[in-house]
Amino acid sequence: MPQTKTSQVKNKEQTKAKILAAVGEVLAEDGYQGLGVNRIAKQAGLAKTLIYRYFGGLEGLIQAYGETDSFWPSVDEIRGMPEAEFKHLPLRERCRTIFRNFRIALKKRPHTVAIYAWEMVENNELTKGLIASRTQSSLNLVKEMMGQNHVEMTDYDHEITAMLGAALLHLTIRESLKSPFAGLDLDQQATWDRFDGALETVFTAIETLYKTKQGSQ
Amino acid sequence: MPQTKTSQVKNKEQTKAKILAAVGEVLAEDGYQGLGVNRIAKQAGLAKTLIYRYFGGLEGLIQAYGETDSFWPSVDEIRGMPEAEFKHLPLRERCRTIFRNFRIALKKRPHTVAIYAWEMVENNELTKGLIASRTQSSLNLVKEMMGQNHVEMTDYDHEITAMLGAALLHLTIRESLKSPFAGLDLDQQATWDRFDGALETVFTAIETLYKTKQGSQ
DNA sequence: TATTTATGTTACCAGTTGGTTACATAATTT
DNA sequence: AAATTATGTAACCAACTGGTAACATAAATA
Repeated sequence: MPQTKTSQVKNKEQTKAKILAAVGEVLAEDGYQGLGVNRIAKQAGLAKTLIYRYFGGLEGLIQAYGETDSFWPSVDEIRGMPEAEFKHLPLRERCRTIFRNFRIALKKRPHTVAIYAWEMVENNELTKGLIASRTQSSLNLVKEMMGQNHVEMTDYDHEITAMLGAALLHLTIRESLKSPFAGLDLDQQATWDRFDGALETVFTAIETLYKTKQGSQ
Repeated sequence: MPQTKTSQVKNKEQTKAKILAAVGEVLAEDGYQGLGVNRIAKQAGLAKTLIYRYFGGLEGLIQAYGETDSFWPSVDEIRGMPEAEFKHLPLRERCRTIFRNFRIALKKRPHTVAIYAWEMVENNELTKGLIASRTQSSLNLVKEMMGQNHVEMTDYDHEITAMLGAALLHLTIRESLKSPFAGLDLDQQATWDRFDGALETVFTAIETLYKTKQGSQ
């Protein structure tokens, strides 16, 4: 007697959604290392054949996953307040707000952090695609931080924010691994409060320098 | 007729050295993903059995590799000049020097960058051991940067340097992957010159703030 | 020189990977 | 109701992984 499965439901869209959801679950559990057809199919409780049939393989699946919304935090979420209110904050406060909210957004999205980590260590067609599709949005974030008609404070505004953004990303990834950095315990909220203090100090210093330069002109 | 190898030389220490060297070669070629007994043995041109016999397995091998000197850059190399000369530089210049030399040192050591990248994405017994064995040396680096009898400029000196260090590491790893960051091309020397300018700006601003505070006391 | 020990190789093991083919069954159409 | 199509499963493939056991041979010792 061949296998008689009890009430096997068939629904294409629902199955595709299950597979996409499984990608997120695997990322959250095992990180990008778990991203294989076998592991994902197992997580979804489906046969891996469906990944090839519906997405053309692992590559197509990851690409489709990267395009799902609610994956990357929106600019609104990062801003955390109405635009009208935000744009009147001094640069210092805008930066601090964005950095703080970005970190909170990532804490809610372990799968997103896993993707960031993945992009750190592999440069294949998959990660290239993911990076490219996010570059514009990250540039928008910088623009948001600087303000629309942004008056440069230094000649290196973009580099300074890029460096601090890189630092934030780096520290967030290490936090997700529960591994320390430079002797600092990233699991402690106090540590992050001190990073916030450091940011405030840096931007205050830059503002002061800017005013000094302006005054002497 | 069974295999008759022509002149098989046998020398334990030399063989161990070959295996350790192979680890570095694999790291430079394939990154940490290549760190498997099969791949390493193939690279060394030896049987993987020897890894188990001489190092007790992959874990012991990596641990032994991490303890080889000439792997991590020395404090002298990072300082790049006699200590007597270095210690009289202003904080701003000390930091810039260390950041620049650290990056140069990493460019010469692709295997070290691969290890850093590995530590970014996995937290197993291997990477934990590697991180722990380097923590002290990284703290020494910060001390070197700050100077012996270091007068704090801000309440957040350690956090600021840690963040900028994280940024440097992050950008260096991405450079090694030839993947962009925030729209910046890390392959261009000009980009790194601008990062240097950004660093100078930040530290100059902090120094200025510091003097202002001192003056008003 | 004969024997023992240390060193290196080959062959195999079970488990996992990405990927394909053959098949079963639910849903839809005729 | 019968035939067809869409959807899901199971079984298999070759290639790889970490790990071990059996064997060969060079080097050291008796």
